[in-house]
Amino acid sequence: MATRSMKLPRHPKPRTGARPAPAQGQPSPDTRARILNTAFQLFHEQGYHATGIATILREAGVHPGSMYHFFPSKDALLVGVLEHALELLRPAVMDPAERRTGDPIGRVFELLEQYREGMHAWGCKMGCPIGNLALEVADDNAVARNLVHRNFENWSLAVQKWLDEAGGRLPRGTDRAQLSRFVLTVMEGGIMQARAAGNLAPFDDSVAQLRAYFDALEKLAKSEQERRKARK
Amino acid sequence: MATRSMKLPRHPKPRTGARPAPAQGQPSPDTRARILNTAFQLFHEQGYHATGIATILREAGVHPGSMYHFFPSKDALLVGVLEHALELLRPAVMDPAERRTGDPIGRVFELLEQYREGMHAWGCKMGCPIGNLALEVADDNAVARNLVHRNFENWSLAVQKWLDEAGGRLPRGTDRAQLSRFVLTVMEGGIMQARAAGNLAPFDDSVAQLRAYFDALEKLAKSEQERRKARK
DNA sequence: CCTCCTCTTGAGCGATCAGTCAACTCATAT
DNA sequence: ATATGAGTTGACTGATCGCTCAAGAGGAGG
Repeated sequence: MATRSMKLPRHPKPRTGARPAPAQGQPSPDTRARILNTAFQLFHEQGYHATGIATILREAGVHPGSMYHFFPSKDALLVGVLEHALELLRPAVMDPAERRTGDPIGRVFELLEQYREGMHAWGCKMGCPIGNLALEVADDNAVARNLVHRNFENWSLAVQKWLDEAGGRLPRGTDRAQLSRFVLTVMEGGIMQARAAGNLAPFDDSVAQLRAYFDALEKLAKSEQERRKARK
Repeated sequence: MATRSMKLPRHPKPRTGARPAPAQGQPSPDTRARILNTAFQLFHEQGYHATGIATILREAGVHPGSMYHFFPSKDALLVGVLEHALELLRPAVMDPAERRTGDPIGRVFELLEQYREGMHAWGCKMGCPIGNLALEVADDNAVARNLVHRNFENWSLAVQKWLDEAGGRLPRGTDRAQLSRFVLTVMEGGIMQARAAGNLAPFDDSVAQLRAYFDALEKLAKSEQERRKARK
């Protein structure tokens, strides 16, 4: 039973003000990407709930209907942003850290140094875009929560790969997956405290402790190896 | 030049619906506390921006004018909540951990265990109320940011006191202030990942790594002491 | 009794919120 | 040439946002 005649024109006025026709209706192929980039940036700067759709639209130069064509809701936009972040993670975060040094354990701390530089550049504001969303939306959007989780997983998986490459420099039996997650823990916890403090000291302190932990692990691995050598 | 006659009655109607006079106008001395408790809980459950004033008022059974009598703005309410949290921290968090064990280093891990139990009870939701606010409001409310910072400081200061009590069990020259902040780092980072994962594994992993670090430190301190003893 | 003063009441404000929709453009397919 | 459908336009909606304020309640001090 189709409800015909339900829809009647809501804009019966033909067009009162003549307008210079600013390139109407032509699809710009990067609209979706522009929305995604703008939303990602604004969510990072202001948080999810504090960012209104109107702001995203203004900054991206997009009209509401256009955005809702690609993302049927604000939550869907959030999901899109997190998927976008998932794709961005390797080229924008892990690859630069790898380019800094070939030393596998060195890469872990270059990665942290990268975040430090980001924090410094923004005056200890904003922090980690994924971490922020983790705490803000994890409870009420299951899909988004899972995507945050996958972002974290990919992050620590990349770190784990470096740890695996470090081979004998870590003690035998080291749970490298657990250790890689621990690196993420230290990064996020350090950034949180640095934001609250308004300076990088808590972050630097956290990294220093992690460094001490790694030094202890490497030392332990060394003495392990020497003991093995001596037994021969 | 006083603008007299500016104000005219906005509610000229005397009272249309007779109502059973539910104790009107009488000041209940705990109104402020009720607002604070309700707001603290709602900010914890939903976040700051996601919580509307109307919800706080409804849950606390308070009228807007009453709330704005004590807190002139939502931001001021946030500041009040964070001051409230500052007072709550010792009796509600640190004291219970101290009651669990007398062992100073054991207390550190009992504290973490407490947070673990909280997370478990809430199904890995909500997380740390202060940590959540740290990431959500640190950038745009300087007073709130500083109060978050002071909450963190008090937390790690209490941990530091325990570490100081541990005395010789930690290596000489250990930066106990830095180490205490590192414990907070691990707690917050672990909780963040547990929320994203929807289970406690990442938190447990983080604590396990911290435990390994402490074990290494204690072992180092022991060998230090034995070396000193042998030199005698 | 009256005057303060703190606190409460609750309708109401303008602004903004996320979201809607009929009309439109235009490249492509037929 | 016509039809199709993806993408765009922008005025619009109802709900909710944080917040206001004149009026009143009731205790304290005179």
